[in-house]
Amino acid sequence: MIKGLPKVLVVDDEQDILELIRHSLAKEGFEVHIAANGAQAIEQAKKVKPEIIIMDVMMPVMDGMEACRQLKELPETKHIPVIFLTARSEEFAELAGFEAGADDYIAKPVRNRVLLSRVKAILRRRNALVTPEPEKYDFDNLKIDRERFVVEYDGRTLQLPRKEFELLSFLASRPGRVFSRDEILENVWGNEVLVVDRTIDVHVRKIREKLDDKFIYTVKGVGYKFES
Amino acid sequence: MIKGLPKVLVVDDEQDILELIRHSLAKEGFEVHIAANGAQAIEQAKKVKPEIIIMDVMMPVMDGMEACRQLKELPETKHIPVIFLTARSEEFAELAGFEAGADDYIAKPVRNRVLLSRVKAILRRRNALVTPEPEKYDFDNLKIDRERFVVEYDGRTLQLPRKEFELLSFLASRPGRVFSRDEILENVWGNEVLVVDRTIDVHVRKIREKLDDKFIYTVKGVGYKFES
DNA sequence: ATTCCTTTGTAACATAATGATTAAAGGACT
DNA sequence: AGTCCTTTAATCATTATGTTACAAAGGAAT
Repeated sequence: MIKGLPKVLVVDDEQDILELIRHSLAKEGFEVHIAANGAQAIEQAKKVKPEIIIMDVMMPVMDGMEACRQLKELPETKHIPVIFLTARSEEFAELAGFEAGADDYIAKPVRNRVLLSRVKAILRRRNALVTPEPEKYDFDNLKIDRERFVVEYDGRTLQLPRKEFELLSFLASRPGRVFSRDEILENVWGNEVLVVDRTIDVHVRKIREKLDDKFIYTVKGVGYKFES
Repeated sequence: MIKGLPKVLVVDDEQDILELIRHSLAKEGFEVHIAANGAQAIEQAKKVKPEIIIMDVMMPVMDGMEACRQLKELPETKHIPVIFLTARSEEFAELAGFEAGADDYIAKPVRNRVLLSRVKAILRRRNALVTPEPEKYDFDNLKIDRERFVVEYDGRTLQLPRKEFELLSFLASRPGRVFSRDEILENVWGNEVLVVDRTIDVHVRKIREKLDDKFIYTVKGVGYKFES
């Protein structure tokens, strides 16, 4: 359910603009790849399969328009939305950027806010059709309500801290199944795990405390499992 | 529901096209308002609250796309359907007009028949499908009246400022459900979000102040939720 | 059973993340 | 000009999260 960071490919020949955009997107939680011209962009696009491409129109070697055209022809990359950076907004219409297959454009100078919201808007539309996961797990005397972000245990309603909640909720998503600490880290903490796996133990401890040592069981040498 | 003549706002920088469309729509029984560019369009839209907007894509000052985007951001105008006029039909798909929030498009040259039937179709659809969004949320000692734009709390009637009202009202539309700040921004601020997410916190604070810290609860690390 | 070794539980602490709150700037509208 | 709304930024308090060290428990081999 938790997928990796969304990848963005940023293409611009001006080093400082590249850095600027890279930085602000990275801070927002994107995995940012870069290229300095159209040719590199195509190469990168094929390799990293970004969710979205942000590309300057004017570049040496191969300009953005031409690169976009080529990207829209390759089966592996034709579906990737492309946002153009242009000097002036009117320019874009004249430039026939849409003819080249671009999905949107942003006028320079690029304002972070605008860039981010535009990128997010496009990604949002793309992901709109993803199946939502079940929002409620229901056991004998324990309900886990992902929508309200609370668990109801033994009549009372508990507000677990996020990590504890996510951990419990993850284990409960496959009752009985044992998960190794690595699996847990990957699923609850996410792709870039920079946490010692014993951290899990501590969280488990806290959850057990709140749920009277029920529900989460240790399988020594293997991991943890949920059982009601 | 809609009383009086249905109002249409037509936006085009070319005077003769404007006149043409105005004439044929007026003959058909619409109250026609006009604007010559995106900026005027927004101004007019806010003032006359048309049932539908027909807008050229390419215009000086502010193009149709940008205008559409902005219209879809404003709470007063976001619900108004927008039809684009484009030079060629294929252009539209590429144009990402839908990204900007457009509801339909018509290829130029505009033929009266097509225009009329398209307009009528959209109006029909609206009237039929418009989510009968409850105009009133009613809780124990809190009523939210979207029609009058007021809340009644504890006997008294409060006039919350727009953003506070929209925020409260949005959270209350799904009581219990936790919304992340991003979700809130998307729904309350609109497609093109240009504010820092901490802005929400401040509005929440103000609402809480007025409602004695009831109703809006924080789920740390996740977001906010409404509960009565 | 005893010992040794590995794995897990627990508590205490340090640090990071997050939200509350306030003040103030800038805009829109009177 | 003045008011009110919206937004930002800065500070502060609180809680969440992660790490470590040591205790306890479990298992395997003798």
